[in-house]
Amino acid sequence: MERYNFKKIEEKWQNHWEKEKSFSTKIDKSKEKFYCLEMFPYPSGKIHMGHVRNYAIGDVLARFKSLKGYNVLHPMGWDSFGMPAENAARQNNLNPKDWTESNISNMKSQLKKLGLSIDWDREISTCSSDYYKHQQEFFLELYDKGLVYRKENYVNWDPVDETVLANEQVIEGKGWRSGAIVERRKLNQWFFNITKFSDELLKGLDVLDQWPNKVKTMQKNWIGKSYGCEVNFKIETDKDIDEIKCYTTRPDTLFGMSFLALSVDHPIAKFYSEDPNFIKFKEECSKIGTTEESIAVAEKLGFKTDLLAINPMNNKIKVPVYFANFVLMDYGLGAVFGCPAHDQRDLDFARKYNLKVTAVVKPENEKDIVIEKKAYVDSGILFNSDIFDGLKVPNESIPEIINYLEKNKFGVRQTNFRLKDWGISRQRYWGCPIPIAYDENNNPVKIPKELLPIKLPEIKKLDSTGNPLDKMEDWKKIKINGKVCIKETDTLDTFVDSSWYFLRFCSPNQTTYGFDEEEVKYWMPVDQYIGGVEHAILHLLYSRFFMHALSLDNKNFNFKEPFKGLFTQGMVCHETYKDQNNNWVSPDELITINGKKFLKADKTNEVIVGPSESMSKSKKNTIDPEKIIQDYGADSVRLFILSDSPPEKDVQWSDEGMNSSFKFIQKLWMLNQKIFLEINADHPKNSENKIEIITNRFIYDVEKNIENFSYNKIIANFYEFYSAINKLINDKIEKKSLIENYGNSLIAMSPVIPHFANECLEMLSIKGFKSKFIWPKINKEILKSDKINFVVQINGKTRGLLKVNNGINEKDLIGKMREDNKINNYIKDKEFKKTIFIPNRLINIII
RNA sequence: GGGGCGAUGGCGGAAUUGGUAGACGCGUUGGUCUUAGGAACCAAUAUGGCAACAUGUGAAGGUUCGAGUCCUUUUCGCCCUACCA
Repeated sequence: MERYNFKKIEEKWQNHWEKEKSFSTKIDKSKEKFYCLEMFPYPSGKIHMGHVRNYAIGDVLARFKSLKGYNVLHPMGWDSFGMPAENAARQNNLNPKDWTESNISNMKSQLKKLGLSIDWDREISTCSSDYYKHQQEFFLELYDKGLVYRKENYVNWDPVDETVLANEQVIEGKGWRSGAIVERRKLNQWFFNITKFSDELLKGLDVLDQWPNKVKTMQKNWIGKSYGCEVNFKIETDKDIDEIKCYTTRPDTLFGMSFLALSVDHPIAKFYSEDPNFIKFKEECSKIGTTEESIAVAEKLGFKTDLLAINPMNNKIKVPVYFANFVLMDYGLGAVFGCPAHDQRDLDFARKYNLKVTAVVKPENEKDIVIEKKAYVDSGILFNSDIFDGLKVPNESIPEIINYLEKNKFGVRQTNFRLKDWGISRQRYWGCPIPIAYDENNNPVKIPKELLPIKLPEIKKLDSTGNPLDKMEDWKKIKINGKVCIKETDTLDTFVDSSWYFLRFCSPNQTTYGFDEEEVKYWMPVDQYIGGVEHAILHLLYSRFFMHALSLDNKNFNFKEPFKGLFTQGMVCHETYKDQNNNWVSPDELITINGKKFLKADKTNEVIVGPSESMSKSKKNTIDPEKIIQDYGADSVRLFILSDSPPEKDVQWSDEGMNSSFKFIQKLWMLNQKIFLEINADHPKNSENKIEIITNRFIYDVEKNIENFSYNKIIANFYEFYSAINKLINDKIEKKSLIENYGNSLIAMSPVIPHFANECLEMLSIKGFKSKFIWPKINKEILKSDKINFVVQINGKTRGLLKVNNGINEKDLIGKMREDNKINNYIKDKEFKKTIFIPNRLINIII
């Protein structure tokens, strides 16, 4: 028998799919649509195992839905703007465009080798002006809707590279590349007004019943809605300060207030800007902010002012006002009142500066409460609070006190969000230019639509420092309404690119607008979105925001949730290895001798095997998919990457596992050969329907498991099916039944191992197998005709199994029990006190 | 500090959602074939025991005819987030 030549066969089918455009899609209103989308990759150069897993999961679903008769949209594109291109270009002296394009072409050919059912006619790349032209139009559209504005904001500034760094590029207060100490600098930045939709983005989550709760919770926390009130504190001072407003969720603890604390960036700080002690304090605060992120709880520090704040609940109580390092300017109002007894931070602060600690909440049924090192934050009863004593905390106390504050004009009810507006300016070259220019007075002017796209200027090589666009004097000039203006040199955050790409896939060639309304109406929303959990917050939230923004005042575009179903897959892990000198070692450099791992170069040096961790270049525990596909074939890789763990959990890569998947394909091939011998033998009809039972069971299980994302169980189904058929094949199965059932089971396998299944199906079609592209219907009657393993328990202990007919009743079953010697031994001569009978499953007899 | 998830053989993991605990794979052991095998095939594989049987899902209680699954308490681990007032 011939071995399965995966190279030849996989290439054959990949060429076939490409030539036939098997996966190209168009609107077909006679069919239900299914939009299956995996997060598009950043073209870093090569695909990695995470991609393989992500796209294998998506491909199984896309192929399955297509077999189920859906009109499936399954596109792919490139998230091709971003810093890695710029960095690579600087390092290797090339231009980001060439680098990116060559990576795309390489990765595209790698993806094709995986045999994905992708409509490549819809391929898009965000760095192409065909794409970002529309993004610039969207920017202007949002600008007109009042959702874009400019304000001064702090950024992480790397003084050596003369560039702005993202938070994750600041490592221990230093620039990740230059190592220079990062400064806080104020720059004018563009913002999207995402907070306008805070409430809607929060409420929208409730509708998303096909999203993991984990992700919804993360978004909820990120939006961070809180209910409280603004409290006005009158200030006693000789300075020109009347009052300070604080935001609080616990106005009911006002009677326990012992200080008021301000952020160093609070407007009041201007009265102290000359005070050398304040300047020193402010410097110290900023040091802690950037250099000691790793320390979980920085020490609470304060700078005492000469101000006194008057407690609105009792104007005889006057408390000191501090600037404090733990108060943030960009949350609430940048000012808080401190109630040490009932807030841990306030307590720490009070203990440090010897401030009064007055408890105003005590546990129910207690007379008093003593506060030492731990603040009391639980529910209880209000006391020491004048007329409010005895109220239940928090359900009665908070509304009552807010009412009182509002009535007396001491404050107003207020909800607050943690969510901040989305800063979209990036001081970089490799991104979408912002379609704004500045006139002679430096006022921003929209660049008219006719002048779009504002293309990135061609560039030979990048300087090592600064924003190249800023230095391109010719490019910067633009004539708007006859006047020369200077273009914005910031580019857009790449999260903007990925906030609408799923719309673009619906009509990738539309030139007049970012998408075609009809196409979007048909295809959107994405029915199943699949990707890593690392995008749980930002990318998904920004995309949701973008849909809200486009929907605003737009009758023709009115859906707000882009992703109906979301699935977040786990990571691919691998053992880590280190040599004797504690350097990471790649699995390629190892050789296994007697189960121990040695360096290939030096077989006397055993390496230290570390824990399995997610594959990363820095730990050198990556496996190159291209090589694996070359050695084992795409079907084997797909089979393995789906087999070991549920897709939402991490999976361990192992050579042994990969090898066994490869061997399994070979075994299936051998089985295929055997089956063809049986078909040719043309056996006569046989009354048993074992093959029908096995096949129907198999198809039923696979279908159920695909729909529940239990892909690892599908692979188990494959193995079970294989051994069942492999045994059964000796029973001389009738030709027609064999062709029919084997063909159907191949279809059920095809989403996972498409090349193999299609090859076998093609061979089978010569023998007369017809239905090629339809998911087989399950015959439920046949499933019912299968015998059932009935569990027999005596006094709750399992004492045996009876193979009985489906639907057997209690009386007949007890009869069967008496026929079984072993079981009968337990029940003969005994009186049944109680019988629990679960049809088709279990009987429990209490004696 | 806050939030979320989890704990099942030597390992990855199943368990129809309260009904045979350990599917399927890896590994291990034994066997067959082979010049040989790290190939292929067959068989065994939770623990103790020759067996009948007993025990067993991080720990301790509870509900139930019946608990990996539900409840209470507790320990440990992972992930996210972080001075959010």
